[in-house]
Amino acid sequence: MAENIVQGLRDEIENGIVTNQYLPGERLDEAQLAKRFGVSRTPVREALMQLSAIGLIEIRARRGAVVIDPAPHRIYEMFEVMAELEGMAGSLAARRHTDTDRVELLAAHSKCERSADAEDSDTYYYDNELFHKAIYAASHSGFLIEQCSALHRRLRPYRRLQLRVRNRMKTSFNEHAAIVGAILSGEADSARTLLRQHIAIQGDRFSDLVATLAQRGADQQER
Amino acid sequence: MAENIVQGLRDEIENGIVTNQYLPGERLDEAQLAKRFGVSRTPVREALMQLSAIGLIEIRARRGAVVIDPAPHRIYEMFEVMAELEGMAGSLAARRHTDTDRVELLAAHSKCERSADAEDSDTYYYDNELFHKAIYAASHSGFLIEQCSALHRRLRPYRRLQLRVRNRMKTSFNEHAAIVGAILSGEADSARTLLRQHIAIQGDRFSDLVATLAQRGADQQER
DNA sequence: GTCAATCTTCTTGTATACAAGAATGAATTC
DNA sequence: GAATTCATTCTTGTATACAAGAAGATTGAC
Repeated sequence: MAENIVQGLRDEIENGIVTNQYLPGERLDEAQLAKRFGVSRTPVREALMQLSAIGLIEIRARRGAVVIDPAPHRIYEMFEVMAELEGMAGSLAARRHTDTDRVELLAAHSKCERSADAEDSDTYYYDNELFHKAIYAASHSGFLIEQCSALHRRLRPYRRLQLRVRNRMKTSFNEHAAIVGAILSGEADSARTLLRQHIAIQGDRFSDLVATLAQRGADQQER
Repeated sequence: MAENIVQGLRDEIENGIVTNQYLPGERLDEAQLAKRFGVSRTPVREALMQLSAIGLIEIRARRGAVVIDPAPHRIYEMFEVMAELEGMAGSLAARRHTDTDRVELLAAHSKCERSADAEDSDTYYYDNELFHKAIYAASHSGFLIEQCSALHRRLRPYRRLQLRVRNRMKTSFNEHAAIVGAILSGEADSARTLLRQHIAIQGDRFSDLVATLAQRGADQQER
């Protein structure tokens, strides 16, 4: 939490939210957070406002900040948009990638292969992130890179859930292989479609997961 | 500037920026703004941070806030992304629009027709905004609506420049007509393509404009 | 006993005071 | 005369104090 206190606080609290340390619906008390991190309320407030801008918390006037509990369909919508943006990035990458981009993309792809083979979902999760970042970078659209990165980050907690699903890692890696092929051979439309599906699937999986949990919840209620 | 001081300040300063009252590169002094609006530095700081989050200004550590002067190619990139997102909205709207959506869309379209006929570019500018909002709404994707609205807002100052171009209003209206047709007849792909082009053209026009201005600048230099 | 109203307390919103770093200008030295 | 360094000043970043509104508890009335 060195250089910039506000940034540090923001990351810290954001982390707490995505790791469910602060639960959805929970109220975030400024004074409490300030005491906890050994700073005054001022930087805490600023950090909270930033989180509010990102959409992780909601600040209601004079009633404090609460952790947002996004409705499942909202998360699904976010995956839909992500799919579209990633498709766009893939399409641009196919047309614009340089030699450096190719090297980076292949390197990230190899890393994914290793972690997928090792069935190491934590490492795969990280390498997968690098892979997608490499595609963003190859699009050579600064604004698109920013938008994709922001959304990617925001969906992080939900994506993480999914690698636990059986065989998802291997399937994901195979999809990556097709995507790499399309991009490096300059097939823009194909790259777009493949990437769009690659992401959209995650939204579907998320919905399945929610449906399952909801069913379980209903079962519990019945007893 | 009633209810929420920070919100009011944000809007006020944002307005100042998009109307070139504060010029790109200009430094925004907290104390000065506080004095000007008759409040303390605290809410001014918070407003500035929000503007920074939107991307209108840049806050450099201990060196204050300056109005961002986005490079033309960055604005072009923003139009590219906007084109993609609007295309997506159009595609969803074609598949999901309700009777209410149809009524709203046609109403907005008629308004555009009237202001285009009247060659009233200020009114057209506003009606055009309603038209696009109607499409967003018809997509029935809350997150997409948010994203589109945010980007639309951010591109507002650059869009405004373009209606001055000869015949742009009439051309724009004709494009709208085709878009409405595609959406209401449920042709998702067509709606996507038409909308994408409709927006992309604005990016192109912007580039043309920049090129012209740059050329003029160069001519001035020569003298 | 329950409901409503008022008062108290707690939390947020704003102002101000204080600290620390960056920029600018002046002075000294080469 | 120019450049570099040091000091002063100005601005941002943080803390704290104060004000205002909301939530909750207590008391009184029905």
